Amino acid sequence: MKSLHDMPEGAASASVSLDRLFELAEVLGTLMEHGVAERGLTRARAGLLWALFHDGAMTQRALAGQLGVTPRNVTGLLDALEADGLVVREAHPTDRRAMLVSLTESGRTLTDGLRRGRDALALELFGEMPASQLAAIQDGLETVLARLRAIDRVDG
Amino acid sequence: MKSLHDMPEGAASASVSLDRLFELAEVLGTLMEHGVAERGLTRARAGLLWALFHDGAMTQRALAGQLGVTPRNVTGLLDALEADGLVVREAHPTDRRAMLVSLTESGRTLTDGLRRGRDALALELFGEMPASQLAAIQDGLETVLARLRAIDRVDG
DNA sequence: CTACATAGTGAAGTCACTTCACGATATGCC
DNA sequence: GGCATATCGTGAAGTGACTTCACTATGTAG
Repeated sequence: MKSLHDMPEGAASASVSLDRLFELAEVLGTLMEHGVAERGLTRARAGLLWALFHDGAMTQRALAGQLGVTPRNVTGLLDALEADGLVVREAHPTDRRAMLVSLTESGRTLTDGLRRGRDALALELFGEMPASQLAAIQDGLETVLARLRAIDRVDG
Repeated sequence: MKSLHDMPEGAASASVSLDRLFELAEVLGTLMEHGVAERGLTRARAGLLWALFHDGAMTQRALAGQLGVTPRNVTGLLDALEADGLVVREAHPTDRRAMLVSLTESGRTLTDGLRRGRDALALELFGEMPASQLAAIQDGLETVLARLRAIDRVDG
């Protein structure tokens, strides 16, 4: 008799892989949440800092676009980050409606720490691994990611 | 000159892999959220249904443990699911303090649909892929997951 | 039978998010 | 210049997922 709901062999294997993927996503998310919480941040706030860290000063509208959330939400996140002194809102040089948001010194220090933490995690996960296996993983992830994005574009 | 913050070659490769992993986790999460929303559910509520689907009727306390949330939270999720007729709370046969939660017919139909959707996604992501590549991916995921869990147990 | 642990829930609060309405400014057009 | 219209940020109000704390009802061990 067959296990896993009587599906053909390949389908069962695919299902298992997807399960691993979900599990991985969850554990990874939790881990990141904890790491970020240790520095007094939440995921959403850290995401905003990360965007500024990578792409530099930006308008709130641009941040909203980058993060895929409403401008109103960005306002709220910034209120908290600014109160913590991690971020500053300055007048936009040419558009008086807009605010230019940038990291403070303290915000830059924090995001630098985040980057170091992420790099350390990358090494723990992928370090000391045969190059061939790393390549296979990278290739596999790339393939799956491509298919995933294809689905998103079709019915997302 | 070196790219990616002057890190050694292996570290940079590891970093890229981790980035892919995060990206994959995010896209996968969003996709699942949408799929679940189409059936009138949220992620948390779907997670609860999924637990019941897999492990059968359970006490609220047990559900809280399974989901890794507080019992109070389960109460709230169940209030919503019960209002939607997807779940029933019955008196526990031997413990009069406890509630036995189980799927209704409608709840079972819904979770069945979720399972089919998941299986379909698994096929879209991993179907029509050379067996060797699938095996490599599975192996890679397993390895990374093991390392991730090791970290979780140490400093989580 | 008393002491203590456990199951569920009300009350209150936090955080991420949304929509809608509004004031302030920019911009295109005549 | 002047007016319509789009855009930038924010107040108000609401939802969903969480939490902690306090409390009632019940089980259980000594």
